[in-house]
Amino acid sequence: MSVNGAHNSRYEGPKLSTSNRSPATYKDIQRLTGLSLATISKYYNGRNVLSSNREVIESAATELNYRPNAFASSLRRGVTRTVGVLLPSFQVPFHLEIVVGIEKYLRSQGIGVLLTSNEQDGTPSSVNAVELLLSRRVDGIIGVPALSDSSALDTAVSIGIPVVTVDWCPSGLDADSVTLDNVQAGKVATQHLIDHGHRTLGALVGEEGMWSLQGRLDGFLAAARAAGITIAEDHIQRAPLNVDDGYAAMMRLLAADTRPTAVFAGNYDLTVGAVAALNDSGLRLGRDVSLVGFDSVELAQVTRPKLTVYVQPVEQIATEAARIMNARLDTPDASRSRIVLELPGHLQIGASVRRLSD
Amino acid sequence: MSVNGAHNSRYEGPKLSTSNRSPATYKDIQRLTGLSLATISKYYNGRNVLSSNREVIESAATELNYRPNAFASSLRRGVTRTVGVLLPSFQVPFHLEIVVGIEKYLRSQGIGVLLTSNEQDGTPSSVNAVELLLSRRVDGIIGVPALSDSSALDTAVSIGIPVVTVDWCPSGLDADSVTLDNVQAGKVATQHLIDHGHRTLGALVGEEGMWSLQGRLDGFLAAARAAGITIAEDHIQRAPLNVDDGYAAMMRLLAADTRPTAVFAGNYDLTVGAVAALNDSGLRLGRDVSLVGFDSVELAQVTRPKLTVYVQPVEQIATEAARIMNARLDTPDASRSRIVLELPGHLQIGASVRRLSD
DNA sequence: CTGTTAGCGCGTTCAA
DNA sequence: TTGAACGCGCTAACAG
Repeated sequence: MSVNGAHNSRYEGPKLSTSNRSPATYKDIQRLTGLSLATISKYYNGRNVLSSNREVIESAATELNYRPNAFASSLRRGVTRTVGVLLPSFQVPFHLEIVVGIEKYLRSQGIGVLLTSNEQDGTPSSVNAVELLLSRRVDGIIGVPALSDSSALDTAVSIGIPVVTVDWCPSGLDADSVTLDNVQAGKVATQHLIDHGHRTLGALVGEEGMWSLQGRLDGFLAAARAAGITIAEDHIQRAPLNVDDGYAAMMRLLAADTRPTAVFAGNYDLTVGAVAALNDSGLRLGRDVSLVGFDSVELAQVTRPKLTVYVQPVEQIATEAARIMNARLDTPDASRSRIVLELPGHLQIGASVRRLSD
Repeated sequence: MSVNGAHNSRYEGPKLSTSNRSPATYKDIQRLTGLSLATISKYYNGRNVLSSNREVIESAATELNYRPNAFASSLRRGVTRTVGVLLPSFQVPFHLEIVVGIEKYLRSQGIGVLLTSNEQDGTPSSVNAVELLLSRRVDGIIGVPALSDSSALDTAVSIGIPVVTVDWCPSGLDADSVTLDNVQAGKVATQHLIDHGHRTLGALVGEEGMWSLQGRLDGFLAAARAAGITIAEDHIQRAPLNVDDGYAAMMRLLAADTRPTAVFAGNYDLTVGAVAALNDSGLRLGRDVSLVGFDSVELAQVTRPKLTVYVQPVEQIATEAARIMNARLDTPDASRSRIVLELPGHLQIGASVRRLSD
C-alpha cells in the first residue's frame, strides 16, 4: 500500500537500528547522581547549583543521552514555546521564504514552529488546521497570506493568544499585521512607467476585496492621477490570482480598443500569466508593450528581455512578524494596541520597460 | 525596536480582546456534569459512553469552549503525534509544495508538523534544529532535500525514531527515502534531445557527491551511450546548485570548442542560470541551442519559446513520504527493512528543443 | 458502563 | 543551596 504507485522500489539493508528505549528522564539522572529531582531541574533552568553537582549532572546527562522533555515542561509551565504558522490553501513561492524566515528567527529564541495549511480537504476525519494548533496549545499563531477564511483566525483571537498576520490582514480581525506597503508599491511601479514616457497605462489586479491588491491598484491610480493621466476603464483588469486568469486578463488588455503601451501586473501569478500572454500574442516584451511585474525575481532573469519587477522585502517581513510575535509572548500585555507594520519593497530594474520618446 | 525599519507604522484599535483565562480541562467538565474524569476521557477517546452522558459532556464542552490538551495526552501516552520536517539551508521552490503535501496528509491522520530549517545561523544561543525536534519528542522526522549535514539526521536515527528522507538520501543513513527516479529522468530528458536529431549534447549537473544530480547525469550518459553518442569532456559542466554558478557553467558550455546543439540542465537553479546565460550571449533558445530544463514549470511558461522541462511528481513524493512515515508510526516494527521509493516524473513539452534535420 | 487511583516528566513551592 | 512533596491535564489500570 505504501509502495503504491511506485515506479521502482527495492528493499535493502538489514534492520533499522533498534535503540528504542524510552528517553532518559530526571529520574535516570537522579539514579546516577544521587541528587534530588529539584536540583536537577534547577540545573536545567539556569539556577544556581554547586559546581561539583553541575559536573556530575552533565556527565550523567551525556552518558544517558538525556534531552529535556519539552512538553512535560510545557504542561507544568502552561506555555509551549511553540507558535503555529498557518498557510493559505494556495501556494505562492515566497511563502516558503516567509515561513523559513519566521522559523529561523523563532528558533533562535528557542521557539518551535508548528506548520499547518488551510487546505479544506474533503476528508471528514481531517482535523481543522486551527483546531490542531489550538489543541496543541501553541502560544500564538502567525497567519501567512492570504486567508480566504479569516474566521479560523477569529477563534484563535477569541481564545486570547496573540495573532499576527502577514501580507494581508482581514478587516475586522483584531491582530497585528506585517505587510508590504502596497500603495507605495503600486505608486513606485507605476511612476517608473510614467517616467519612461508612458501615458496609456494598464493594470492587472485581483478581484474586489483582495486587500493587498487593492492597495497596489490605489497606488497605481494615485500615480496616474498625479501625472494627469486618466485610465480607461477597460485598462484595469481584475482577475483571480492565478496564472490562467492572469493570462486571460492580459489578453483582454491587449485586445482593448486602444492597447496600453505599459502594464503593471500586481502579483506573481498575474505576472507569469501576463508574460505568457504577451509572448503568445506575438508581441514583444519591452518593445511593443512595457511591463512591470511583481515578486517574480527568478522569472525576471529568464524572460527576454529581463523583466522589471517590484520585489517585496520577504526576509524582512518574515523577521518582523516573528519579532512581533516574540515580543507578544515575552510580555503578554493584552492591553497593547494593534501593531500594523507596512514595509517598503524595491524596484528591480530589468529591460522590460521601454523609453517612449514621443 | 519591533518597529525598526518600518516605512510606515500606525497604532490603532482600542485593546486586544482579553479572554485570557486558561483553557478548560476535564475538571471543568466534571464540575458541570458530575461525571468522573475517566468517563470524560473515554468519551474523548471514542470509547463507549451512555448517550445521555455523551450529550451532557458535549454541551458542557461547548459551553466551556473545551479543547483537548494534546501534550498532556502526549505525556501520558508517550507519543506526540507530531513529526518534524527538516528543510535544508537553501531553498528550492518545490520544497514548499513538498512540505504542504506532507502536512496535508499527516493532518488528515491527526498528526502535526513541526517545521525546522537546517540553517546554521551563527547565533550561539540558537538551538540546533534537530535538537529542537528531539526535545519536543517528535515521533519521527522527515528530512526534505538536501542535507549537506546528514549527521543531524544520524542522531535522530540513533534515537530510534523513524526517519524518512525526501529527494535525496545520504549514503550510510539508515532511513527510508522517497526520491525521483533520477536515472530515468536523465534518460528521458536526454532521449528527447536525441529523438530530435541532436548528437552534440551538453549537460549541466551538480558537483560530485550530489546523489540526485549524479543519477540524472548517469541517465544522461546512458541514453547517449545507447544512441552511440560520445560526450566530450568539456560538455559536462559541474556547478554548485545555484543560479549564478549555473549561469557560469552554461557560459562555459557555450564557449566550448564545439558548442553543443542541445543541453540538459539537471536542476531548477541550473535551468534558470542556463536560460539567462543563453539570452545574455545573444543566442536564441530552441534555435541556436536546444534546452531541456528541470522542475521549472512556471519558468517554462515565460521563456520564449516555452521551455521543455522534466517535472518531478512533487505532490506524489510528498504524499508517499508522509504515508511511509505514518505507517512506521502505526506499526513501530523496527525490524522492517528500509523502504527506498523511486518515483517517475514526466517531460513537459515546450518548444525549446528544435528538430535537427541534418 | 462508570469511578477511583496512580503516574507520565517536569517545575515549584516550602523546609531544612 | 538542596530535598520532599505536590500538581499541571490526561490516560491506563483496576474495581465496582
